[in-house]
Amino acid sequence: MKEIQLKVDCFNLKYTLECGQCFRWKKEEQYYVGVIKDRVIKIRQDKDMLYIIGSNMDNIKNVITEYFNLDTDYNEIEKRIILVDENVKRAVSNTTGLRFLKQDFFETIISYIISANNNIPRISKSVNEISKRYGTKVELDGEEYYLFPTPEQLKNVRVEDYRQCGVGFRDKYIYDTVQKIVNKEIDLDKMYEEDTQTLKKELLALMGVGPKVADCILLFSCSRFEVFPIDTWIEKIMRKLYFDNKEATKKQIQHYADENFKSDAGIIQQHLFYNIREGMI
DNA sequence: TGCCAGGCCTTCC
DNA sequence: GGAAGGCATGGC
Repeated sequence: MKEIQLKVDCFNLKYTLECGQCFRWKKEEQYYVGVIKDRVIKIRQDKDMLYIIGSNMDNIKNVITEYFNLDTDYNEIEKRIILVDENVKRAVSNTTGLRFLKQDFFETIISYIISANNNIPRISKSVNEISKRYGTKVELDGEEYYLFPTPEQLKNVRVEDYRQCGVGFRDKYIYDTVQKIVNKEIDLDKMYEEDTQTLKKELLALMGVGPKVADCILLFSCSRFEVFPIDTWIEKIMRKLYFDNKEATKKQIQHYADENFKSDAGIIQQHLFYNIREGMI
């Protein structure tokens, strides 16, 4: 099968797929392999070119462009945010080209419910297990892959079935959210179009979704770059960089980010997150 | 063994 | 409105 090529600017595939925003991409030799919408994708980067193979090649440029947010000018964004301060400049320079994906809304909600008080390898394991058990099978090069299930596919899945997928105490939260969707108590398509404050409020109404999880969903699925998720890593690095290593509440950290990082807070957050986890800062 | 992981819920004040 | 305790599970 023939690869298609896409020219990119200010784009780093590794940073984008390994920064912790997504849980199902796997590195296989030179390719990253994952699932977008209805298809398996193999993608690699060489300098400013992306090379892509899909199990379904229809409309593939548009699918890739939307998912990887290629129409947004990150050059412009990064040029702006390195002016914020020296810490931000250093972090962003280390991981230039890190982009925010537009991941499936439902998958992102469930994935980040699972993320609470959990670690990334185990989150991946659980999300993959749910996909394998309940998602649609897709094939590429004789290998089997699974789409993340739709709410309808999860309609009859029980709390204890989720527990079997390794999600622990979050089983009932997933069940509750799926039921709210299939019973049409909430409408994800409608929510996705709401303004950020309204959308966040509606996300917070879901079981297992608190401020941090809601912010991650807003960033990694909805492209709302002004939110600033505060987890244990970000708490640590923010205290170190901006509070002289002294104690600081999440509220104080949030306030600092809102005041100083403004509408770019989410982008700055993700660079800081990658940098501290990799020991780059 | 005890602590931690992309926190949240419940209870209590 | 905020503080404290509990929570599944695996890796270190």
